[in-house]
Amino acid sequence: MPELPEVETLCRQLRQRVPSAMIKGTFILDSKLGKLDNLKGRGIASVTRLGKRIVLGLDDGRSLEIHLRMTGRLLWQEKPDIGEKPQHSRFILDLTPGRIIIVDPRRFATLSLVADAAKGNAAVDALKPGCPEALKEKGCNRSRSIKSFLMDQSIIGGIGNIYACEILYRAGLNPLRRTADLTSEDWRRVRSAMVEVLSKAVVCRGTSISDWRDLFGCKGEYQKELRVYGREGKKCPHCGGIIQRVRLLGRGTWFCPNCQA
DNA sequence: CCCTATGTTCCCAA
DNA sequence: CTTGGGAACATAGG
Repeated sequence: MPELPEVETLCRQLRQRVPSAMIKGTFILDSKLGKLDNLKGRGIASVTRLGKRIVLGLDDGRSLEIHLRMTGRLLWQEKPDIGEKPQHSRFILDLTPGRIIIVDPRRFATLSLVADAAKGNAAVDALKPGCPEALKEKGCNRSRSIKSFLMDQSIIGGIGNIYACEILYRAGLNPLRRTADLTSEDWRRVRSAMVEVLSKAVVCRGTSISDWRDLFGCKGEYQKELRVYGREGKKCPHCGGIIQRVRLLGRGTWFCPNCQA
């Protein structure tokens, strides 16, 4: 479920609870997550977002990286004895001020302890994608679709299926357009739609279309702003045309054939 | 039973 | 080498 705005929301909320916290213990409830070194007594020094990953920096230089994949959630419990752990709890990080639980029905989420802080990540963050010409340069010799370009985490970090659809709607571009064919003006619109959609979605604390909840169990608000995602057969809010759905890269892809040429 | 699902990775064919 | 399709991972919901 989580794309950049959802992960960013979790990171911001973690930052208001977790700094100067000490790890009391870690409990892996699902062996699929693998094993973890003993982290008891380690402090949390920082919380950063790397694309869709949450990076908890420890006071010994190592980092605990969480990727929530499709259905992973983080839940904060201030007083663990009050909140019983919910169904599908997979991991508990017990801290001095409270605890963080990874809840994940589909069990795709991953957890890893990494030694090197800044690992080689060539991708730009989708909230700070650089200038339009820099994006154009990355796409100009490719025959791939603009949607797959936007969702390629090795090029741009953070965009998933919902926001890719919404960004392309607002940029007025058909998801199947080849990146090599895009003009400078097209790239300018892609860049500006990307930043506008994602920063608005961060302010809205994500899209609660099904089960996304923030660190404290609250829904986001961006589902009210969706123009095309999940709206097959409905009217385009701009031209009144009928929104179409196609399948691209194995994912549902919604767009307005009239507005997105 | 069918289909769908906010992610990633792997294999395969064009 | 590039690209997209499909399956896989595992579970819930329509």
